[in-house]
Amino acid sequence: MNAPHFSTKQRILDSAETLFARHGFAGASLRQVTASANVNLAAVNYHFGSKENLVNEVFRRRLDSLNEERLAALAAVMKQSKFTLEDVLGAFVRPALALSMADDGGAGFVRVLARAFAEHNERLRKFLHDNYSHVLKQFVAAFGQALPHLDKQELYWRLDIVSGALTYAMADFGVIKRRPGMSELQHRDLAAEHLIKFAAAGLKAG
Amino acid sequence: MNAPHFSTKQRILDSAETLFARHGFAGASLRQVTASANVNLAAVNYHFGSKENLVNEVFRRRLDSLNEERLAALAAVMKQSKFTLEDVLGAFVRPALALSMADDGGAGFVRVLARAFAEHNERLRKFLHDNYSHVLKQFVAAFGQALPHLDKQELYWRLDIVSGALTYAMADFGVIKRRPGMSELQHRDLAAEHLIKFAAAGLKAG
DNA sequence: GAGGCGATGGAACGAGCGTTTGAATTCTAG
DNA sequence: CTAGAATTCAAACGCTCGTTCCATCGCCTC
Repeated sequence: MNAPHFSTKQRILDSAETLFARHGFAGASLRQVTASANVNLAAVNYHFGSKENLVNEVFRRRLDSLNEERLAALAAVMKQSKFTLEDVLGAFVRPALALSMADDGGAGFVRVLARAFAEHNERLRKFLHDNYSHVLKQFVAAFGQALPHLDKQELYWRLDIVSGALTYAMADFGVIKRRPGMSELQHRDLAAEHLIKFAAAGLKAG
Repeated sequence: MNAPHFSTKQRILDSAETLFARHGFAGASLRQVTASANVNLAAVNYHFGSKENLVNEVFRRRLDSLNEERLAALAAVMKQSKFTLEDVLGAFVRPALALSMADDGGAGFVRVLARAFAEHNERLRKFLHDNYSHVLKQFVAAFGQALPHLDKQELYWRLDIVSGALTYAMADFGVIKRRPGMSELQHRDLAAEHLIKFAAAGLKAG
């Protein structure tokens, strides 16, 4: 199904991402993946070693760039002498929502991510923690500066809630129907706007 | 593993709930379920017809009582001549979080629910919509009364965000670690308190 | 053109899956 | 106590799963 001029590895990753999003890690078989990628079944084990490792690589490919973008956006924000809570929130939220709007399959990946959270998969959690906890740490520090009246424990609680709302929004769990005549992209932009406003108010709550 | 004095049907439902929560619908096999329930493999197809139908029954058992509780709580709130946003939020959130704290397996069920959302399962969504949309409708009306300055579209957006944060909190996706010496129940109570405060601020945001 | 090598191909492996079967057992009503 | 229904049981069905094997291909280097 995929254009044949991309490498076997890439086509496997693309198809895996799509099918994992649609049917879950257990629900999507390597036979489905390789068929959709127009690739031999054995190619997965040849290039990735195992299905489990394929799952990890699907994550790594997207998360590396996402977190680079987030850190770059955060660095830009913090270079200013004065920055607002909304600035920090934007640096955290916008790259994520941009990914969920990307037309290169990023939208599918976001659902994979949401699924991974829902699955409470310990192996995957460790993978995420090992590879990306430094990003979270920097944002916690930035949020702490923007919300100096909150103690650390309280801040953690609220950031956890923000993450939940963001994950939910990214994965398009919601029941809100897109207005006729509004593009998918406008819809998502609106979602980002609402989410940031909502989260800012919640974070500032007395 | 379950006490043998409950009916076969009940023990299957209990075990299925736990294992679906842990491994997903595709990931948990009927052999695992029946082994954990100390029941013969064929009992599932005898009592439920199929694995798919077992999934539905796992949902029905919990959601019927949850939504009854929510509606009762909402009715109690709206009987007052004056009720606050926090009251309505409480009627929506507390029964859900109580379920997620229940020591009868409700906690497991909440994860099953979160998983179902993440799986974007159309069959299941239809099932949920068909059986429980009237509950949502009543809450939308109540929130509308408590937030008269919000237009309907804006209200929908914000309630969607609340649902996301609630789902996330219920399923205990978060990374917040329970403080040593704090019981699971206290931890969840704290989560409910934080969530309601956060959501109220977000809903009221100018 | 020959040799080497990474990549691909088809076929098969054992294991586990959901479901079905039909006999054995337990329960229940007369 | 007994006949019949309801339930439980062990075993097997056909199928799909992830993985492995080895032959084959395409391409680069000598």
